[in-house]
Order: sequence, then C-alpha cells, then structure tokens
Amino acid sequence: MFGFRDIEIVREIVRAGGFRAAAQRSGLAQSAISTRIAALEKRLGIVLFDRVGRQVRLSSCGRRFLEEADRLIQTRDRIIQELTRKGGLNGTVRIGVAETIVHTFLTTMLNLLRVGHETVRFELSVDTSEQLSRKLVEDEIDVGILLRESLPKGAVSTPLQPIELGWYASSAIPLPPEPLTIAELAGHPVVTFSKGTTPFEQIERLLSQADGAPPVLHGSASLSTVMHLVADGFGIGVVPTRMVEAADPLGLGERIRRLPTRPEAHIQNLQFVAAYFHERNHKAGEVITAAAVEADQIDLKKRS
Amino acid sequence: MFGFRDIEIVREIVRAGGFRAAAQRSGLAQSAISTRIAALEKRLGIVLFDRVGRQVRLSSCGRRFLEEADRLIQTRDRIIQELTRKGGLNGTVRIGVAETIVHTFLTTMLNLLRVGHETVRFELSVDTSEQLSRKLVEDEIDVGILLRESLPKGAVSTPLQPIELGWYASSAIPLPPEPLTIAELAGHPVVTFSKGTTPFEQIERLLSQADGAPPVLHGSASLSTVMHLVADGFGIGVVPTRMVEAADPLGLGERIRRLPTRPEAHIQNLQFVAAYFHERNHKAGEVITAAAVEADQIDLKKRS
DNA sequence: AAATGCATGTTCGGCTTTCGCGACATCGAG
DNA sequence: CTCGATGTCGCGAAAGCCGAACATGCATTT
Repeated sequence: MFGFRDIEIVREIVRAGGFRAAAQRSGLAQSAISTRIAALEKRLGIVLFDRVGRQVRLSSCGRRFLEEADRLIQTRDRIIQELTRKGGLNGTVRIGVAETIVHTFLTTMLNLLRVGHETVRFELSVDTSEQLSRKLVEDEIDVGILLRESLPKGAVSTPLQPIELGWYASSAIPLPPEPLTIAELAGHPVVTFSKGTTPFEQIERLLSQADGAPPVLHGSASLSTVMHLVADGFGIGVVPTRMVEAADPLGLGERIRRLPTRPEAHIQNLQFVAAYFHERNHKAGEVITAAAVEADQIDLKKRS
Repeated sequence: MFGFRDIEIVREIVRAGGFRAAAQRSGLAQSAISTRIAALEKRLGIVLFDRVGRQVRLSSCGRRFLEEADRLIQTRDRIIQELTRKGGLNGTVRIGVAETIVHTFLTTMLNLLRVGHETVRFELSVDTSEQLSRKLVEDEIDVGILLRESLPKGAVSTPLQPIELGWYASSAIPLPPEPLTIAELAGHPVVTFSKGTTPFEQIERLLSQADGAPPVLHGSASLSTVMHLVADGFGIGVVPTRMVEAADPLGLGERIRRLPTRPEAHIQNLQFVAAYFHERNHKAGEVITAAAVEADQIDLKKRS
C-alpha cells in the first residue's frame, strides 16, 4: 500500500534531484524523506531508487511507479476542484421522466441542458409516474418529471403545461361525419395508458356509462406501443395530442388520425410537474426544472 | 485534501449502510468513522452524507465523490499489483535503436516481444549509435541496439549478426560489365551514413585513395533518405544490403541495384550489439536482447 | 398518547501509533 | 582525507483511535 503523501514525496525527489533537495523544497527534514522512502520500498517490496554513489536515481520500477501514481494525484486534485467548485452542476444528475415526456419535450430539454453543463452526465430513467415518485423518495433519481397526482409529499414541484389527451384511430378507417358519442367510442376496443393510471380509470368510468356490450379497454405501459396498436387498427386509443404531433409525420404520425368527439367524451388533461427534494437536490432540481419549463414552452410553440 | 483511507471509509459506509455497520466491518470504533467523516466534510467544505433520522445517506456531492474517488482506489490497487508482480516485464520499456535496425528486423523483434508482454508498453527512439550510447548512460533508454564501437563502458552487450554494406546505384543507370574500382566509384557523388560514423570515415579514406578530382561524399542521418537519393540518381550510395532486401520490392527496392565492386572497395561490416546496464535494467535487457537475437536470425533467414 | 427500548450518530478525554526533527553514523567520489 | 549525500536512533508532537457518555429518531408497548 501507499498513500498520496508517498507519491508526492517520490515526485519531489525526482524533481529536486535528491533526498536532501526534496526535503528542503517540501519543508521536511532529510531524514523524514529517507525514512519514508525506505518504508515505502519495504512495503512494496521493490526498489524505487538506485543509490549510486552520492546520488539517487529512479529505478526502472520507480519510474513506472511515478508514471502511474502521478496520475492518481492529478485525478485527486481534479476531483477536489470539481467537488468544491461553487455554483453550477457537476457529476451525474439522475433524471426520471414519464414516457409522455420522452415523446414531447425531453429532447429539447436535454439540448437546453447540454449547453452550459458540458461536464455533467445525465442519467435518464423512463418509468411510470408512480415509480418515479418512489424513486424520488428512495433517492434513486435526483429530479423527476411526473404526474402531479403522483407527487411525493415534501417535494418541491413546478407545474408544466397541461398535456391534452385525444381520441385517435387508424387513418385507414373512415372519418365519421359527426363527433362521436361515448357509446360509439365504447363500441371499439380502446387502448391507452396502463391500468392504474388516472386516464385509464377515467376512460373506464366513461365507457361504463355506455349501455350495451361491456367495453374493452387495454392498457399498455408503453405509449409507443399504444400508438402502434392504434395505427394498426387494433382499436382506438387515447394518447397525448402533443405526442402524436411530435411523432414522425411521415411515419406513425401519418397513420393515425384524431377522432372528433362530443364534449362529454373529453379526457382530462394530464398535469405534469418537475419535482425534487429541496434539502437533497435543490441545485440540480432548480436547473432541471428551469430547463423543463423552458423546453415545454418551446415544444408547445413548435406544435402550434 | 483527502486520503485513500477516507475513500475506503466512505465506500464502506455506503456498502454497510451506516456508520456503525461500517465500523464493525472495518474493525474500527464507530466514533472513529464519525470523526473521520466529520473531518473530511469539513476539509472539503461539502456535505457527504445527509443525516436523516437515524440513518445517513450519500448526498449528491457524496455520491459524486465516491463515484470518482472509488476509481482512485482501483487504480492504486492495479498499480500495486502490476508493480509487485514477479517475473516478466511491466510498465514501459524504452528501447533505442539505430536506423539500420528499423529497416531490418525491428518489426520482427517487436512482434516477438508482443506475445507474452501484452501489458508492456514499448517506447522506441531511433537515433545514431553515439546518441544511443549517451542515452543508455544517462538512463534515457533501458536497452539500446547500436554499433559495437559506440558501446558504453560497463554495459552488457550481445553481438548480433554482422550487417553487410554494399554499393548501390539507381536502376536507371546501366550496369557496368566489370566490378568497379575505387577510382570509378569515386567518379560519382557518394551518399551514405552521416559524417562521423565509421562507414563514412572508411569510405572517405577509400575514396581519397583515388587520384583525380576530389571525391564528393554526402552524409545523411536518415538511411531512408540515402536510399531515395540513390534511387533518384543523385549519386551512388553505401547502405546495408539487408536493408535494401527488406525494402518494398515494388517500390524503392526495385529502383536501386547493387553495384559489383572489386574487393578493395569492400566496406567493413557493421557490427551491432544489444546493450543494457545489468545493475539497472537486467530484466528488460535480457528479454529485449533475446528478442533481438532471435528476430535478427529470423530476418536473416528470410532474406536468404 | 405517552413511555420505553433499540439503534444510530456525535462529542469528549485519554491512549497508542505514526510521523517528523535533529544529531550522528555511514558511505562513495574526488 | 574531505565533502556531500543517505541511513539510523531517540525524543517530541500530532494524528488516529477507542470507549463511554450523550443526543436523537423510530417502533413497539403500555
């Protein structure tokens, strides 16, 4: 084993060209240097310096040692510098987002964050709002963008623009002449968010109002999958309108079409918030939140 | 500042999940852990652990610290392992070779060395034998392959196969019917090794025997340049035969041709040796020497 | 709801180990 | 032999550590 001090002293000996000179330059007694090196060589079981006449020279092993170990000191200094640098972010910031965010303004947000935080690594996790809430609490992520209803207690939150949900169907089926009623909607299989989510529950309540055959409601944890199912005519679906607008217009975006519906079939907007625990991550939280708010608005403007 | 011990303790706290558990696992009193962390946090001026209730959790900074600093320990362990590994070479071996070697068996030698020394970095320097000798003495290289006449005192040396020198001319000029005399050779500008080298001096002596116009003798520190000059018809030249044989047969090797000469125009062979200082680099020296001897023979066989 | 128990982190006095200093011994080169 | 360098030894200072007492938070009991 060896410590940082050992490296520093070896380096100083080489720079100064001898034990005595190194001692003087580092404010130590010569005997201290001698003892340290002797102990270090004994510990490692190798010879660091060749004592030839009245001078010492780095041995082959010594040169090797210094080459490598010198980097350790440099790394340590860099760590200290980065760690004690005031202001700004550093290190890894763990961001958790709901899938809707991925398909709306996440890219814009990351691009905003990238400028001015070149040295910061962002670690993304995509999950349901409930899971994101848990991860926030358990400190598995630093900042989360999730549904307001899942917001954990004590977290600082900033509301984002409401996300409108719309009914969609494959472009292959003919557009109805009149806005659809709940009963008409219930006549199709419906695909949307997972069971347990607010939209799912709301749609379930909505469809159960309709008489006749019991409605078929499928949930999927992946909104991409929902859109694909809708495009493939598996059923009609409820997805965020901004997500469809953001979809590749030559691909998926072209293959599904919004269904006009009567007002009573309207699904409540999704209300997302950027959230973090102030006492734990206020710095990263504020930065990410600001970026999210800005990206959200930029994205909204882009769609209009 | 912080030491390796600090990192180890922080890591142990995280692994064990608390100060107390970490203390137990590392054979320390719990108070020692507490004190160390407090001191470390004070020194760095940042909070490493969030004290929440009866448990501590890595703070944002703490996570960052551990992420980076943990690598320091890993690097240190790797250094120790490499440094204390018995037998074999490790680290960087600095090899100095004369240019002739570059164009004969150096590649073969390096390929031989590569197997069995995958982790060793070889650092090559190409220089004149005199400079190589100086570098050996001054410990700027570990092993040198240089002319025997430049061998420094006290170095262990192993002779390699003698390198034959030959007279060469551009393939563009017609081949003479009879072996050339010294006087005939002296009629052309001659290009060869640098001034100050043994071949240069010998050739100079040789040519001065001839009567008539004073001979023109050019020296070049780069044998490649010499060969190019000869190929371009700038003059005739003296270069190692093995070097010409090793030259790309479709390129330079095709554009120059050996001149038959009378025996008195024969230039003395170059005698190279692999050399090192035993007390300083016997391990690397033996390995490199063995590789050089073997590569030399392999290369010689290849040319025959 | 208050009391109790348990587990954890923090602080403080005293002890042990490590580290460095200074003086002297030792060694090699000139 | 002398000079300039490294190695060795005893002493003192500082750091590190231990153990105990103390404070706090959470869970269970009363």
